[in-house]
Amino acid sequence: MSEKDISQAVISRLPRYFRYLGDLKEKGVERISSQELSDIMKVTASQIRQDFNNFGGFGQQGYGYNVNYLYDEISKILGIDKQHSLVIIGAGHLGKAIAGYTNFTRRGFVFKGAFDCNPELYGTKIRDVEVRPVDEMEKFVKDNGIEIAVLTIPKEQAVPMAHKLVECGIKAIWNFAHVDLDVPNNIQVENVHLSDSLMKLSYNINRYENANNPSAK
Amino acid sequence: MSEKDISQAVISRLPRYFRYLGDLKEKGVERISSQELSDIMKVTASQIRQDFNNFGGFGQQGYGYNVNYLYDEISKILGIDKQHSLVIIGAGHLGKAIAGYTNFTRRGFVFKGAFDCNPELYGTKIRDVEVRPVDEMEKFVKDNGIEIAVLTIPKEQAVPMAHKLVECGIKAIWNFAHVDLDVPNNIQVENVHLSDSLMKLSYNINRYENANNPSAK
DNA sequence: AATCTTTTGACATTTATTTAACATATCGGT
DNA sequence: ACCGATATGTTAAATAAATGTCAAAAGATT
Repeated sequence: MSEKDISQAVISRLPRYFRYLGDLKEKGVERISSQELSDIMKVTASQIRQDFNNFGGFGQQGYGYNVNYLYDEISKILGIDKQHSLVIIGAGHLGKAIAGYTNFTRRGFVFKGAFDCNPELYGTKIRDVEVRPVDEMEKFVKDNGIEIAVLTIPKEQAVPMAHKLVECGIKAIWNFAHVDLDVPNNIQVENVHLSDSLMKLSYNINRYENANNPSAK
Repeated sequence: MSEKDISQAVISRLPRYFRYLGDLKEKGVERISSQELSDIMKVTASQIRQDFNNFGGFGQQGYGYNVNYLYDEISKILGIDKQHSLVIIGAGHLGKAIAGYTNFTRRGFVFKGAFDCNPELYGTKIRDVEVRPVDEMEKFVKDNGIEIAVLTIPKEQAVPMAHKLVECGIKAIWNFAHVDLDVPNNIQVENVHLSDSLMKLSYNINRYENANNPSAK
Protein backbone atom coordinates (compact mmCIF):
# COMPACT_ATOMS: atom_id res chain seq x y z
CA MET A 1 0.00 0.00 0.00
CA SER A 2 2.63 2.52 1.08
CA GLU A 3 6.19 2.47 -0.16
CA LYS A 4 7.88 -0.63 1.08
CA ASP A 5 8.69 -0.39 4.74
CA ILE A 6 11.83 1.46 5.59
CA SER A 7 13.58 0.55 8.78
CA GLN A 8 13.52 2.97 11.67
CA ALA A 9 17.31 2.73 11.74
CA VAL A 10 17.35 4.56 8.42
CA ILE A 11 14.75 7.09 9.56
CA SER A 12 16.77 7.85 12.65
CA ARG A 13 19.66 8.90 10.48
CA LEU A 14 17.69 11.23 8.23
CA PRO A 15 17.49 14.17 10.64
CA ARG A 16 21.26 14.09 10.98
CA TYR A 17 21.73 14.17 7.24
CA PHE A 18 19.24 16.98 7.14
CA ARG A 19 21.20 18.93 9.72
CA TYR A 20 24.47 18.58 7.86
CA LEU A 21 22.88 19.42 4.54
CA GLY A 22 21.39 22.53 6.08
CA ASP A 23 24.85 23.57 7.23
CA LEU A 24 26.29 22.96 3.77
CA LYS A 25 23.47 24.91 2.20
CA GLU A 26 24.20 27.87 4.44
CA LYS A 27 27.85 27.72 3.49
CA GLY A 28 26.80 27.94 -0.12
CA VAL A 29 27.95 24.44 -1.06
CA GLU A 30 26.05 23.38 -4.17
CA ARG A 31 27.06 19.76 -4.62
CA ILE A 32 28.48 17.00 -2.50
CA SER A 33 29.52 13.41 -3.05
CA SER A 34 28.73 10.58 -0.70
CA GLN A 35 32.46 10.34 -0.04
CA GLU A 36 32.79 13.97 1.02
CA LEU A 37 29.72 13.69 3.21
CA SER A 38 31.16 10.49 4.62
CA ASP A 39 34.32 12.34 5.68
CA ILE A 40 32.36 15.10 7.37
CA MET A 41 29.77 12.92 9.08
CA LYS A 42 31.95 9.93 9.92
CA VAL A 43 29.69 7.33 8.45
CA THR A 44 30.50 5.16 5.47
CA ALA A 45 29.79 6.50 2.00
CA SER A 46 28.11 3.22 1.27
CA GLN A 47 25.60 3.74 4.03
CA ILE A 48 24.83 7.24 2.84
CA ARG A 49 24.12 6.06 -0.69
CA GLN A 50 22.08 3.14 0.54
CA ASP A 51 20.06 5.34 2.88
CA PHE A 52 19.17 7.84 0.18
CA ASN A 53 18.37 5.12 -2.29
CA ASN A 54 15.63 3.81 -0.08
CA PHE A 55 13.65 6.78 -1.28
CA GLY A 56 14.73 6.84 -4.90
CA GLY A 57 17.72 8.24 -6.72
CA PHE A 58 18.51 11.72 -5.55
CA GLY A 59 22.00 11.84 -7.00
CA GLN A 60 23.62 11.77 -10.35
CA GLN A 61 26.47 9.55 -11.40
CA GLY A 62 29.69 11.41 -11.95
CA TYR A 63 28.31 14.48 -10.20
CA GLY A 64 27.13 13.61 -6.74
CA TYR A 65 24.17 15.09 -4.91
CA ASN A 66 22.77 18.57 -5.30
CA VAL A 67 22.69 19.95 -1.78
CA ASN A 68 19.55 22.05 -2.15
CA TYR A 69 17.61 19.33 -3.91
CA LEU A 70 18.63 16.67 -1.44
CA TYR A 71 17.78 18.95 1.46
CA ASP A 72 14.32 19.56 0.08
CA GLU A 73 13.71 15.90 -0.64
CA ILE A 74 14.66 14.88 2.88
CA SER A 75 12.41 17.55 4.31
CA LYS A 76 9.55 16.07 2.28
CA ILE A 77 10.34 12.57 3.45
CA LEU A 78 10.36 13.77 7.04
CA GLY A 79 7.11 15.61 6.49
CA ILE A 80 8.54 18.92 7.62
CA ASP A 81 7.59 20.62 4.40
CA LYS A 82 4.10 20.80 5.87
CA GLN A 83 2.92 22.47 9.04
CA HIS A 84 2.08 20.50 12.14
CA SER A 85 0.07 21.95 14.98
CA LEU A 86 1.01 21.02 18.51
CA VAL A 87 -0.04 21.60 22.07
CA ILE A 88 2.06 21.24 25.17
CA ILE A 89 0.60 19.51 28.16
CA GLY A 90 2.52 20.40 31.26
CA ALA A 91 3.77 23.99 31.40
CA GLY A 92 6.74 23.37 33.68
CA HIS A 93 10.29 24.18 32.75
CA LEU A 94 10.49 21.36 30.26
CA GLY A 95 7.26 22.38 28.56
CA LYS A 96 8.42 25.98 28.45
CA ALA A 97 11.80 24.98 27.08
CA ILE A 98 10.19 23.13 24.23
CA ALA A 99 7.56 25.76 23.53
CA GLY A 100 10.22 28.43 23.48
CA TYR A 101 12.46 26.64 21.08
CA THR A 102 11.94 28.73 17.97
CA ASN A 103 13.74 26.31 15.69
CA PHE A 104 10.75 24.00 15.86
CA THR A 105 8.63 26.77 14.40
CA ARG A 106 11.07 27.07 11.52
CA ARG A 107 10.57 23.38 10.84
CA GLY A 108 6.83 23.79 10.59
CA PHE A 109 5.80 22.82 14.09
CA VAL A 110 3.30 25.44 15.19
CA PHE A 111 2.80 25.83 18.90
CA LYS A 112 -0.91 26.45 19.43
CA GLY A 113 -1.74 25.77 23.03
CA ALA A 114 -0.41 25.05 26.51
CA PHE A 115 -2.20 23.31 29.35
CA ASP A 116 -1.45 22.69 32.98
CA CYS A 117 -3.29 21.74 36.14
CA ASN A 118 -1.57 24.33 38.28
CA PRO A 119 -3.95 27.32 38.70
CA GLU A 120 -1.06 29.68 39.33
CA LEU A 121 0.00 29.26 35.74
CA TYR A 122 -3.39 29.93 34.17
CA GLY A 123 -3.22 33.05 32.07
CA THR A 124 0.55 33.30 32.09
CA LYS A 125 2.01 33.35 28.64
CA ILE A 126 4.53 31.30 26.75
CA ARG A 127 5.42 32.99 23.49
CA ASP A 128 2.02 34.69 23.10
CA VAL A 129 0.19 31.51 24.00
CA GLU A 130 -1.83 31.51 27.17
CA VAL A 131 -1.56 28.60 29.60
CA ARG A 132 -5.02 27.14 30.18
CA PRO A 133 -6.54 24.67 32.59
CA VAL A 134 -6.03 21.13 31.48
CA ASP A 135 -9.82 20.57 31.49
CA GLU A 136 -10.10 22.80 28.47
CA MET A 137 -7.67 20.64 26.56
CA GLU A 138 -10.23 18.25 25.07
CA LYS A 139 -12.34 20.95 23.49
CA PHE A 140 -9.32 22.86 22.27
CA VAL A 141 -7.71 19.86 20.62
CA LYS A 142 -10.94 18.89 18.90
CA ASP A 143 -11.87 22.42 17.80
CA ASN A 144 -8.44 23.17 16.42
CA GLY A 145 -7.65 19.77 14.96
CA ILE A 146 -4.37 19.55 16.80
CA GLU A 147 -2.03 16.87 15.47
CA ILE A 148 0.68 16.53 18.07
CA ALA A 149 0.58 16.59 21.86
CA VAL A 150 3.76 17.08 23.81
CA LEU A 151 3.54 15.35 27.15
CA THR A 152 5.71 17.02 29.75
CA ILE A 153 3.84 15.89 32.81
CA PRO A 154 4.67 13.41 35.59
CA LYS A 155 4.38 9.77 34.65
CA GLU A 156 1.37 9.12 36.87
CA GLN A 157 -0.67 11.56 34.84
CA ALA A 158 0.76 10.61 31.47
CA VAL A 159 -1.12 7.37 30.89
CA PRO A 160 -4.67 8.68 31.49
CA MET A 161 -3.81 11.85 29.61
CA ALA A 162 -2.64 9.85 26.61
CA HIS A 163 -5.97 8.05 26.67
CA LYS A 164 -7.88 11.30 26.70
CA LEU A 165 -5.78 12.64 23.84
CA VAL A 166 -6.52 9.62 21.73
CA GLU A 167 -10.21 10.18 22.29
CA CYS A 168 -9.82 13.77 21.13
CA GLY A 169 -8.42 12.57 17.85
CA ILE A 170 -4.77 13.42 18.35
CA LYS A 171 -2.47 11.90 15.74
CA ALA A 172 0.80 11.77 17.61
CA ILE A 173 2.30 12.06 21.05
CA TRP A 174 5.78 13.27 21.85
CA ASN A 175 6.21 11.69 25.24
CA PHE A 176 8.66 13.00 27.82
CA ALA A 177 7.11 11.14 30.75
CA HIS A 178 9.11 8.19 32.03
CA VAL A 179 6.52 5.62 31.21
CA ASP A 180 5.53 3.63 28.15
CA LEU A 181 2.21 4.69 26.71
CA ASP A 182 -0.20 2.07 25.50
CA VAL A 183 -2.14 3.61 22.64
CA PRO A 184 -3.71 2.24 19.45
CA ASN A 185 -1.15 1.83 16.73
CA ASN A 186 -2.68 4.43 14.50
CA ILE A 187 -1.33 6.93 17.01
CA GLN A 188 2.33 7.72 16.56
CA VAL A 189 4.42 7.90 19.71
CA GLU A 190 7.95 9.12 20.05
CA ASN A 191 9.48 8.72 23.48
CA VAL A 192 12.15 10.91 24.97
CA HIS A 193 13.19 9.11 28.10
CA LEU A 194 15.81 11.42 29.53
CA SER A 195 16.68 9.23 32.46
CA ASP A 196 17.34 6.32 30.11
CA SER A 197 19.73 8.50 28.21
CA LEU A 198 21.52 9.55 31.37
CA MET A 199 21.85 5.94 32.49
CA LYS A 200 23.43 5.06 29.19
CA LEU A 201 25.94 7.82 29.77
CA SER A 202 26.60 6.47 33.24
CA TYR A 203 27.18 2.99 31.82
CA ASN A 204 29.72 4.31 29.39
CA ILE A 205 31.61 6.26 32.05
CA ASN A 206 31.73 3.09 34.10
CA ARG A 207 32.78 0.92 31.20
CA TYR A 208 35.63 3.20 30.27
CA GLU A 209 36.92 3.32 33.81
CA ASN A 210 36.75 -0.44 34.28
CA ALA A 211 38.55 -0.97 30.98
CA ASN A 212 41.43 1.25 32.09
CA ASN A 213 41.48 0.23 35.71
CA PRO A 214 40.32 -3.39 35.86
CA SER A 215 41.33 -3.71 39.51
CA ALA A 216 37.83 -2.83 40.69
CA LYS A 217 35.71 -5.93 40.33
CA MET B 1 40.88 -6.07 29.21
CA SER B 2 37.30 -5.23 30.08
CA GLU B 3 34.46 -7.67 29.78
CA LYS B 4 33.91 -8.43 26.15
CA ASP B 5 32.25 -5.58 24.36
CA ILE B 6 28.52 -5.43 24.72
CA SER B 7 26.57 -3.77 21.96
CA GLN B 8 24.96 -0.42 22.61
CA ALA B 9 21.69 -1.95 21.45
CA VAL B 10 21.73 -4.08 24.58
CA ILE B 11 22.75 -1.16 26.78
CA SER B 12 19.91 0.92 25.42
CA ARG B 13 17.46 -1.67 26.64
CA LEU B 14 18.82 -1.89 30.17
CA PRO B 15 17.24 1.30 31.51
CA ARG B 16 13.85 0.06 30.37
CA TYR B 17 14.31 -3.25 32.14
CA PHE B 18 15.43 -1.29 35.16
CA ARG B 19 12.31 0.82 35.06
CA TYR B 20 9.99 -2.18 34.88
CA LEU B 21 11.89 -4.02 37.59
CA GLY B 22 11.61 -0.97 39.80
CA ASP B 23 7.84 -1.00 39.28
CA LEU B 24 7.65 -4.71 40.09
CA LYS B 25 9.77 -4.18 43.17
CA GLU B 26 7.41 -1.49 44.40
CA LYS B 27 4.47 -3.79 43.85
CA GLY B 28 6.20 -6.34 46.05
CA VAL B 29 6.80 -8.87 43.29
CA GLU B 30 9.66 -11.13 44.35
CA ARG B 31 10.31 -13.26 41.32
CA ILE B 32 9.64 -13.08 37.62
CA SER B 33 10.28 -15.28 34.64
CA SER B 34 11.52 -14.06 31.31
CA GLN B 35 8.14 -15.07 29.89
CA GLU B 36 6.17 -12.96 32.35
CA LEU B 37 8.46 -10.01 31.76
CA SER B 38 8.09 -10.60 28.05
CA ASP B 39 4.32 -10.28 28.33
CA ILE B 40 4.54 -7.04 30.28
CA MET B 41 7.28 -5.40 28.26
CA LYS B 42 6.31 -6.69 24.82
CA VAL B 43 9.72 -7.98 23.89
CA THR B 44 10.59 -11.61 23.35
CA ALA B 45 11.55 -13.74 26.33
CA SER B 46 14.53 -14.90 24.36
CA GLN B 47 15.84 -11.39 24.05
CA ILE B 48 15.40 -10.77 27.74
CA ARG B 49 17.38 -13.86 28.67
CA GLN B 50 20.04 -13.11 26.11
CA ASP B 51 20.38 -9.52 27.29
CA PHE B 52 20.82 -10.51 30.91
CA ASN B 53 23.22 -13.28 30.03
CA ASN B 54 25.62 -10.81 28.53
CA PHE B 55 26.49 -9.91 32.09
CA GLY B 56 26.39 -13.37 33.64
CA GLY B 57 23.65 -15.59 34.90
CA PHE B 58 21.26 -13.66 37.07
CA GLY B 59 18.50 -16.21 37.01
CA GLN B 60 17.88 -19.68 38.23
CA GLN B 61 16.48 -22.51 36.19
CA GLY B 62 13.01 -23.55 37.22
CA TYR B 63 12.63 -20.39 39.31
CA GLY B 64 13.20 -17.35 37.16
CA TYR B 65 14.77 -14.09 38.23
CA ASN B 66 14.74 -12.57 41.67
CA VAL B 67 13.41 -9.06 41.14
CA ASN B 68 15.44 -7.35 43.84
CA TYR B 69 18.66 -9.06 42.91
CA LEU B 70 18.22 -8.37 39.22
CA TYR B 71 17.35 -4.75 39.93
CA ASP B 72 20.51 -4.30 41.96
CA GLU B 73 22.68 -6.01 39.39
CA ILE B 74 21.37 -3.82 36.59
CA SER B 75 21.95 -0.74 38.67
CA LYS B 76 25.57 -1.86 39.12
CA ILE B 77 25.96 -2.48 35.41
CA LEU B 78 24.61 0.97 34.65
CA GLY B 79 26.88 2.48 37.26
CA ILE B 80 24.04 4.08 39.15
CA ASP B 81 24.99 2.39 42.38
CA LYS B 82 27.64 5.09 42.65
CA GLN B 83 27.25 8.84 42.79
CA HIS B 84 28.03 11.05 39.82
CA SER B 85 28.54 14.77 40.15
CA LEU B 86 27.23 17.01 37.44
CA VAL B 87 27.06 20.64 36.42
CA ILE B 88 24.60 22.28 34.11
CA ILE B 89 25.85 24.72 31.55
CA GLY B 90 23.04 26.90 30.34
CA ALA B 91 20.47 27.88 32.96
CA GLY B 92 17.55 28.38 30.62
CA HIS B 93 14.30 26.49 30.89
CA LEU B 94 15.84 23.24 29.71
CA GLY B 95 18.72 23.48 32.16
CA LYS B 96 16.28 24.28 34.95
CA ALA B 97 14.01 21.42 33.97
CA ILE B 98 16.88 18.97 34.20
CA ALA B 99 18.32 20.41 37.37
CA GLY B 100 14.93 20.30 39.00
CA TYR B 101 14.24 16.74 38.11
CA THR B 102 14.63 15.10 41.49
CA ASN B 103 14.55 11.57 40.16
CA PHE B 104 18.06 12.04 38.87
CA THR B 105 19.19 12.69 42.41
CA ARG B 106 17.61 9.41 43.45
CA ARG B 107 19.69 7.65 40.81
CA GLY B 108 22.90 9.08 42.20
CA PHE B 109 23.33 12.08 39.94
CA VAL B 110 24.26 14.96 42.20
CA PHE B 111 23.65 18.43 40.84
CA LYS B 112 26.56 20.58 41.99
CA GLY B 113 26.68 23.68 39.86
CA ALA B 114 24.95 25.80 37.24
CA PHE B 115 26.53 28.25 34.84
CA ASP B 116 25.25 30.77 32.37
CA CYS B 117 26.48 33.79 30.49
CA ASN B 118 23.39 35.90 31.18
CA PRO B 119 24.25 38.31 34.05
CA GLU B 120 20.59 38.57 35.03
CA LEU B 121 20.69 34.98 36.19
CA TYR B 122 23.81 35.26 38.33
CA GLY B 123 22.94 34.59 41.92
CA THR B 124 19.49 33.19 41.20
CA LYS B 125 19.02 29.73 42.57
CA ILE B 126 18.04 26.37 41.17
CA ARG B 127 17.39 23.91 43.96
CA ASP B 128 19.83 25.58 46.40
CA VAL B 129 22.48 25.88 43.75
CA GLU B 130 23.49 29.35 42.68
CA VAL B 131 23.81 30.18 38.99
CA ARG B 132 27.32 31.49 38.32
CA PRO B 133 29.05 33.21 35.43
CA VAL B 134 30.29 30.77 32.90
CA ASP B 135 33.84 32.09 33.34
CA GLU B 136 33.95 30.47 36.75
CA MET B 137 33.11 27.09 35.28
CA GLU B 138 36.67 25.98 34.61
CA LYS B 139 37.87 26.48 38.16
CA PHE B 140 34.74 24.96 39.62
CA VAL B 141 34.90 21.82 37.54
CA LYS B 142 38.57 21.31 38.34
CA ASP B 143 38.27 22.07 42.05
CA ASN B 144 35.25 19.83 42.53
CA GLY B 145 36.24 17.01 40.22
CA ILE B 146 32.99 17.17 38.32
CA GLU B 147 32.31 14.12 36.17
CA ILE B 148 29.41 15.12 33.95
CA ALA B 149 28.56 18.36 32.18
CA VAL B 150 25.07 18.91 30.88
CA LEU B 151 25.15 21.16 27.84
CA THR B 152 21.92 23.11 27.46
CA ILE B 153 23.29 26.00 25.47
CA PRO B 154 22.85 27.09 21.84
CA LYS B 155 24.77 25.07 19.32
CA GLU B 156 27.15 27.89 18.42
CA GLN B 157 28.49 27.89 21.96
CA ALA B 158 28.42 24.16 22.46
CA VAL B 159 31.52 23.19 20.49
CA PRO B 160 33.98 25.59 22.14
CA MET B 161 32.41 24.85 25.50
CA ALA B 162 32.93 21.12 25.01
CA HIS B 163 36.56 21.82 24.27
CA LYS B 164 36.95 23.81 27.44
CA LEU B 165 35.26 21.09 29.46
CA VAL B 166 37.63 18.47 28.13
CA GLU B 167 40.54 20.63 29.22
CA CYS B 168 39.06 20.83 32.71
CA GLY B 169 39.09 17.06 32.94
CA ILE B 170 35.40 16.35 32.53
CA LYS B 171 34.60 12.68 31.97
CA ALA B 172 31.30 12.90 30.16
CA ILE B 173 29.02 15.31 28.36
CA TRP B 174 25.26 15.05 28.14
CA ASN B 175 24.68 17.12 25.04
CA PHE B 176 21.37 18.82 24.31
CA ALA B 177 22.78 21.20 21.71
CA HIS B 178 21.85 20.40 18.14
CA VAL B 179 25.37 19.78 17.01
CA ASP B 180 27.77 16.87 17.08
CA LEU B 181 30.64 17.36 19.47
CA ASP B 182 34.10 16.33 18.44
CA VAL B 183 35.91 15.27 21.59
CA PRO B 184 38.62 12.70 22.37
CA ASN B 185 37.18 9.24 22.73
CA ASN B 186 38.05 8.93 26.37
CA ILE B 187 35.24 11.44 26.90
CA GLN B 188 31.80 9.90 26.90
CA VAL B 189 29.13 11.78 25.02
CA GLU B 190 25.42 11.14 25.02
CA ASN B 191 23.39 13.24 22.64
CA VAL B 192 19.79 14.26 23.11
CA HIS B 193 18.84 15.82 19.83
CA LEU B 194 15.25 16.83 20.44
CA SER B 195 14.63 18.13 16.96
CA ASP B 196 15.77 14.82 15.50
CA SER B 197 13.25 13.09 17.68
CA LEU B 198 10.47 15.41 16.58
CA MET B 199 11.34 14.88 12.94
CA LYS B 200 11.10 11.16 13.42
CA LEU B 201 7.63 11.67 14.83
CA SER B 202 6.74 13.81 11.86
CA TYR B 203 7.96 11.12 9.50
CA ASN B 204 5.79 8.54 11.15
CA ILE B 205 2.70 10.75 11.04
CA ASN B 206 3.35 11.24 7.36
CA ARG B 207 3.98 7.58 6.71
CA TYR B 208 0.77 6.51 8.38
CA GLU B 209 -1.27 9.04 6.43
CA ASN B 210 0.26 8.07 3.11
CA ALA B 211 -0.33 4.42 3.84
CA ASN B 212 -4.03 5.04 4.46
CA ASN B 213 -4.54 7.65 1.81
CA PRO B 214 -2.14 6.85 -0.99
CA SER B 215 -3.77 9.39 -3.32
CA ALA B 216 -1.20 12.01 -2.43
CA LYS B 217 1.88 11.13 -4.44
C1' DA C 1 12.58 -40.02 47.25
C1' DA C 2 11.01 -39.99 42.80
C1' DT C 3 8.80 -37.72 39.18
C1' DC C 4 6.99 -33.98 36.79
C1' DT C 5 7.10 -29.13 35.68
C1' DT C 6 9.23 -24.98 35.02
C1' DT C 7 12.60 -22.04 33.24
C1' DT C 8 17.21 -20.77 32.51
C1' DG C 9 21.57 -20.53 29.70
C1' DA C 10 23.66 -21.87 25.61
C1' DC C 11 23.59 -22.53 21.00
C1' DA C 12 21.65 -22.73 16.31
C1' DT C 13 18.96 -20.40 13.05
C1' DT C 14 16.94 -16.67 10.92
C1' DT C 15 16.49 -12.00 9.94
C1' DA C 16 18.20 -7.34 9.60
C1' DT C 17 21.78 -4.08 8.93
C1' DT C 18 26.09 -2.55 7.38
C1' DT C 19 29.90 -2.62 4.38
C1' DA C 20 32.16 -3.72 0.10
C1' DA C 21 32.38 -4.24 -4.87
C1' DC C 22 31.40 -3.05 -9.38
C1' DA C 23 28.95 -1.98 -13.65
C1' DT C 24 27.22 2.03 -15.69
C1' DA C 25 25.88 6.81 -16.30
C1' DT C 26 27.31 11.51 -16.32
C1' DC C 27 30.57 15.20 -16.07
C1' DG C 28 34.40 17.92 -17.75
C1' DG C 29 38.25 18.88 -20.36
C1' DT C 30 40.52 18.67 -24.83
C1' DA D 1 32.60 14.54 -30.14
C1' DC D 2 35.54 11.72 -27.77
C1' DC D 3 37.84 9.86 -23.59
C1' DG D 4 39.22 9.53 -18.96
C1' DA D 5 37.78 10.42 -14.30
C1' DT D 6 34.21 10.42 -11.09
C1' DA D 7 30.56 8.91 -8.29
C1' DT D 8 26.02 6.92 -8.23
C1' DG D 9 22.79 2.95 -7.85
C1' DT D 10 22.64 -1.79 -7.27
C1' DT D 11 23.87 -6.27 -6.10
C1' DA D 12 26.59 -9.27 -3.22
C1' DA D 13 29.15 -10.33 1.00
C1' DA D 14 29.96 -9.76 5.71
C1' DT D 15 28.60 -8.56 10.10
C1' DA D 16 25.36 -7.90 13.75
C1' DA D 17 21.09 -8.63 16.07
C1' DA D 18 16.99 -11.03 17.19
C1' DT D 19 14.51 -15.20 17.61
C1' DG D 20 13.75 -20.12 18.23
C1' DT D 21 15.15 -24.53 20.26
C1' DC D 22 16.53 -27.69 23.65
C1' DA D 23 19.42 -30.02 27.24
C1' DA D 24 20.07 -29.55 31.89
C1' DA D 25 19.25 -27.59 36.41
C1' DA D 26 16.33 -26.44 40.03
C1' DG D 27 11.83 -26.16 42.08
C1' DA D 28 7.29 -28.22 43.07
C1' DT D 29 4.35 -32.11 43.90
C1' DT D 30 3.00 -36.49 45.37
